[in-house]
Amino acid sequence: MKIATWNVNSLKVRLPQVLQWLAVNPVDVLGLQETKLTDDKFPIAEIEAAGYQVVFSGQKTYNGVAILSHHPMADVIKNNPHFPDAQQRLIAATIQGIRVICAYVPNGQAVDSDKYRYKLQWLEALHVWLTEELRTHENLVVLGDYNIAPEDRDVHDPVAWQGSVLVSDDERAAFTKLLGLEFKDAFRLFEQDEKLFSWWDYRQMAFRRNMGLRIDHILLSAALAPRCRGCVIDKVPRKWEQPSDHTPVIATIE
DNA sequence: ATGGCCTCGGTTCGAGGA
Repeated sequence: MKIATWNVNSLKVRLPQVLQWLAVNPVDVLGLQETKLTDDKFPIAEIEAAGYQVVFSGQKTYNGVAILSHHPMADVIKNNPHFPDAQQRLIAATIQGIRVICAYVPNGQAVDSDKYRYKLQWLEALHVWLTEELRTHENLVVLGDYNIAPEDRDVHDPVAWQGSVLVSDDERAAFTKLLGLEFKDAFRLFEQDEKLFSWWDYRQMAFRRNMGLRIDHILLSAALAPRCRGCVIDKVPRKWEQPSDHTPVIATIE
């Protein structure tokens, strides 16, 4: 079973690329973030025509998440029951005995901003919810755009980024606290080349210069991690015309 | 270098992203 995550930065703009990518990479499950569509505008027909079922939770202009699946989805939940939130950043579904949570973690904008405090509160509430979900779902995948580069090796220039949003100590501590629930970062279960990233700024020719961050992650619960056979970042869509600034991450589960 | 780019809403620019 292949499970992937991709922040598409507007599904309206990126739908052709999502369909193109799925045609070449027919993963079983694909979590999308930043769909930026209200639910009435979601392209259900196009996605179903590609052979996928889909559930989604969106809003105007910002945020928005979706799960595409080759298999039936059950027990769909939108948002964190422990964190009332006008922003649509979470959707969960059970697929083939695996609970999948698709998350778009807040960006945080700048350390010491209100958005940064919201990000930390949001992550704390996520920890509470995941603790609860693990009691009923031993096989749990939490995938998405975490907006956190967990370690310096996930940052193209750790000195330049030191202390800033996406890499700050408090954000990394929140990520580590999630791992404390015995989640494994699927990417780090395997030997990887250096300087592999999932996001590159649109500016400064950052992609061409590989000035990126690894901020999109697939976390696997303790029961699921031993079943993971690989985790890769697919840079190909980032090279396409009018790309998302993020590129897909794919985990293979036996 | 007080930035550069992209998307959206909606209007000719600001907000937000990361």
